[in-house]
Amino acid sequence: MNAISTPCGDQRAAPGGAPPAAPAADAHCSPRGRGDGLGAEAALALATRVKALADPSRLRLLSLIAATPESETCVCDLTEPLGLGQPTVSHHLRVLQDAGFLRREKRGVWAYYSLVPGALDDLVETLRPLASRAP
Amino acid sequence: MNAISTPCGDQRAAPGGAPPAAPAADAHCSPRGRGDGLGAEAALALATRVKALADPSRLRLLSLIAATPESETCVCDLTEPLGLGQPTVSHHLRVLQDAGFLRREKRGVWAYYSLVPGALDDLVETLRPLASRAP
DNA sequence: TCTTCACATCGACGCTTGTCGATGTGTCGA
DNA sequence: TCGACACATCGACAAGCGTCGATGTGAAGA
Repeated sequence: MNAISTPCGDQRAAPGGAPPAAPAADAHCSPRGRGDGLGAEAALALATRVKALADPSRLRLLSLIAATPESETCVCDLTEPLGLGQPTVSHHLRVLQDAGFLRREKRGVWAYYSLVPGALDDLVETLRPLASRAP
Repeated sequence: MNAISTPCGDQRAAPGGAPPAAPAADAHCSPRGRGDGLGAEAALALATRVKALADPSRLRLLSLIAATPESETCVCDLTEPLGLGQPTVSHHLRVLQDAGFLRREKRGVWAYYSLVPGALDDLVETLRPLASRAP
């Protein structure tokens, strides 16, 4: 609905002609366009997973669960060190579970949360190609 | 201001006594408390950096810049493939710059953004200890 | 059967964030 | 000196998100 036209969409008519030390000297706004990098869908999917980690409470939750001997913890062990209410902790655990980082197992009255083994490593490997791929 | 008391703060008086196959059988709510895992400040600092990546537009920006031969791009090359307005792209670039992922260099009229070499790798290495440290 | 407990879900509230149009700033050619 | 251009900043708006208290759900002991 808002397809505004970018200033570089037309022929380049900048005052400088071409920037002094541009990488591609005479092809400043090279029309390589879309196709490089992440697509819109891939970026959205990746951002959804990253967003699940973009909260200090959730990072601490993962850290607390990872620090447990068997890497599994019940909810009542997590509310106190975080200083948050039980509904809030339950909400964060659900976000992490929906993002694929945690697994829930109900035993009796308690619910045990444990790390999904390769989930965080998988995210890290997806993120790494964004680092500089310079020669 | 809201230090609510968690249910496990007192002596355990649950119906099951101890869960069937709990990791620590008789020390369910072991008072190891705070000290493990990330501290509140470390979690906040890490979440701030992760939050800068938790947006599809910013992930695509990083991807586009990384895909450039010299890993540096001017703003006018980024608005069109993202389909966003110039102020919005400028805002996202600033967020990535403030988080330490991008560097800005002004040459003439143009502003060139380039990846900060070890920034993303550093984040990845900070994130990795959260993965399962099981033996 | 009734009570108690651990946990999930539901609304609600306030703050943050992504996006936009409008405008300001600095540079360069005419 | 003036105009055109690239980019940054500002103010505003809607949507999303984190947090809470209140309530629902299922399991286990009395």
